[in-house]
Amino acid sequence: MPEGHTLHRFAQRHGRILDGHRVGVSSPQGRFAEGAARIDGAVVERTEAYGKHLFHRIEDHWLHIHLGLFGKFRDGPLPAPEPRGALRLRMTTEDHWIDLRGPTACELLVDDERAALLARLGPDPLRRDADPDAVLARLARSRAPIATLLMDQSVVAGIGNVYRAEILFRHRIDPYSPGRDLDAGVFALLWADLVTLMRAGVRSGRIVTTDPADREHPSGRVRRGEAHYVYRRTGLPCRRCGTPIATAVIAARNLFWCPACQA
DNA sequence: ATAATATGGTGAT
DNA sequence: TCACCCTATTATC
Repeated sequence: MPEGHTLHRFAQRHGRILDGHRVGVSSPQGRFAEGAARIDGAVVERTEAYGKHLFHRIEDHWLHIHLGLFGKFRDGPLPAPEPRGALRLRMTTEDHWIDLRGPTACELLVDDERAALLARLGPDPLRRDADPDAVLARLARSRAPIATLLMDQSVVAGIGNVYRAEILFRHRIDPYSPGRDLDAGVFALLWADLVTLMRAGVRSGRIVTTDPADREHPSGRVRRGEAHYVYRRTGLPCRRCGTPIATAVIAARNLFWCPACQA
């Protein structure tokens, strides 16, 4: 489920496995064969995520991975399973393997290319250096719907469809309201909330946005179907007011909201 | 067995 | 706004 929290989680996990280690790199599927050969046998210096992008510093290169909608990672202790099907990338250390399938991007970048990519990204709520004022400045300059702006990676990096829908609900914001109409005080609360929710996502590996009081089972593990307020709940009663959750397709993405709470 | 679906992004129109 | 790329999982026949 690749939103920003997923990539930061992988950065932590893969950094533990790879950083400081010599890696065997291959592309059984062949689509990354050339790049894999270039870094095969080199030492991974460090691993980091920025928004939904994952980077490994390897000698003079950056291995850049973007999962897109379909990309999947798996890892485990050696021995690695026999490669099957479309396996884009396999990395192995002396004791672990990591497999990557179906990514939108798996490529080697040089410093300038990485810098150009990062320059297209807005602040990432999961990074300490993130500047929320820069986000507010972008919002304040735009008439586009706030729902569209929050998913624009050049405005905020790392938010996906789930966090977008849920954060708008939690702050009772009409998804169609123009970005520039968002109150600065409301935005400050929204940002702080995003940081909290996304950090929890990195820790748990899942997106949970409901407060315990709004769940049928307020204590213990969050059950399936209780993790969200509006995402994929079309027609179901709003957890707060009972109004059926609405849905629309905006820019080819599903949007979910409560028409009463978010009026 | 086949179809539908999905949390993303790009580039053309 | 659309067409397109990528794959795994779930639903349906």
